[in-house]
Amino acid sequence: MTTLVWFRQDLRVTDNPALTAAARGAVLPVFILDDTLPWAPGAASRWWLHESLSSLGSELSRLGASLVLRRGPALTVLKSLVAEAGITRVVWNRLYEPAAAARGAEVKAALTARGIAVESYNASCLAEPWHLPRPYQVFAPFWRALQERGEPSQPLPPPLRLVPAAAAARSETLSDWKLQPNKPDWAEGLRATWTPGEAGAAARIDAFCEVAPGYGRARDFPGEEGTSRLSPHLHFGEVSPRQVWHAIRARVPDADIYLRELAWREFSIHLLHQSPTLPEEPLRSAFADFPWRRDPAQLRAWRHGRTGYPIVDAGMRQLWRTGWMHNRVRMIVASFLVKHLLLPWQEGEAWFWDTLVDADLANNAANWQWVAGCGADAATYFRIFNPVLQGEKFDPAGAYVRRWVPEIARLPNAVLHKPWQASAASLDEAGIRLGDTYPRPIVDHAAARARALAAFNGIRAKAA
DNA sequence: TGAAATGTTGGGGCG
DNA sequence: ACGCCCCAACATTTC
Repeated sequence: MTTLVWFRQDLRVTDNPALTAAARGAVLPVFILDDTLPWAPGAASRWWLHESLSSLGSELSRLGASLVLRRGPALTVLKSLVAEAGITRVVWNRLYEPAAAARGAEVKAALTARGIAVESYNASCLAEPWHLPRPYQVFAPFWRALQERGEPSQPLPPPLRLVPAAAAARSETLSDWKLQPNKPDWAEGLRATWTPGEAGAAARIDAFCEVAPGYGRARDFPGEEGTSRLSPHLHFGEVSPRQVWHAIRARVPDADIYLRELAWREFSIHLLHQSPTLPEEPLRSAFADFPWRRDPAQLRAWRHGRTGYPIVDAGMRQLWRTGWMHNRVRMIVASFLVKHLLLPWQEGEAWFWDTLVDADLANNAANWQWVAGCGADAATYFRIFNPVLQGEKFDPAGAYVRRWVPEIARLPNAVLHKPWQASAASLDEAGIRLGDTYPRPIVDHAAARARALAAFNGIRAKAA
């Protein structure tokens, strides 16, 4: 019997339940690129996907099977592969995004009707949505319910070897998919920052375990290497959450602060599962006709890190260059877009979707809604980050801003986060001409704050 | 996983 | 010595 393993967002051989279930007999591993689904991967994700598939292909070859690559709607592709290779059984690990889950259900029904054995597994949740007693809109009880299930089970070992399918199946080549940029090749910063693939993910866990005891403090300082940076590896399933959970538990004392963050990831997955329109519509309907502004010039300034607020610009440039942004700074730039600029959170969501290597539909949507105040357990509307104070508090020595906004690096710490308050002499000495070599603030903080409070007050009046 | 405004307290300078 | 004021420093309230 030959089993087709449909790889999706589980690009690993260790702790892969579908692969393990298939590995008792002959295996045909397949990845299908389906750009007909909504929210097709953005540019940064496509770069990562290329690298990750390349890595998975090597891993599978090493074990004795070769990865088949195909494009098209999953069901169409799977039907033809089943016919081509004499497949009698198809297995995969489940996804929870609305379109992907619907695709899985469609495939399951159609293949079952043709007499094919079909099985799906959980590979990317600590608890699948239907494992908890009820749906949650608030994180605290969600986290409690998750903990009450006890420790997750132990990860599965990788298969020792794989028996390849007797009948070969045609594969497309990765380079034909053109997932990577060429003209221009903007991926230099990504290559310099990341090692996509299962081995890279394992190395990242090892590196994080070294610094994880300091996580509770260090995670808030973007100039330090205090966070795990596991998000893209988790998104593509190069590592499973339970592998991370057990690695941290075994090696880090007092790991709960970090494990809680894994639970936030899970919380978002559950929210999207409950509310399929989460990426498009505000969860709280009072926000349906919120008076968002339209301002292409300011949106462009935000995207490219030219707002005149150093901590915001640093974050946006780190994102553009490396495909990733420190979480503390994500909150600052998101708050700035939504509150200071009053631009729709969907605009920020779309930009992050295209530029983040860890772009994940559930996490991206849930977190943007959280910042905008229209989501689950959302930040209250009057919580408006002051980009100057946030910079001074979390980047006091200026390491982060100086790295990503080099044109103001020579400013003294006292004004680094507010160049417009620097004296003429001090600007001169630092080689800065405000409005020329570095922008003046595109909005005044106090005025923008007052405007946001007024706009968000309208929501409160409506909800009451 | 805020910030700003407002209120309170207590030490110290000063007449 | 005493009352008065100033104002950090901290606490509370409000947005």
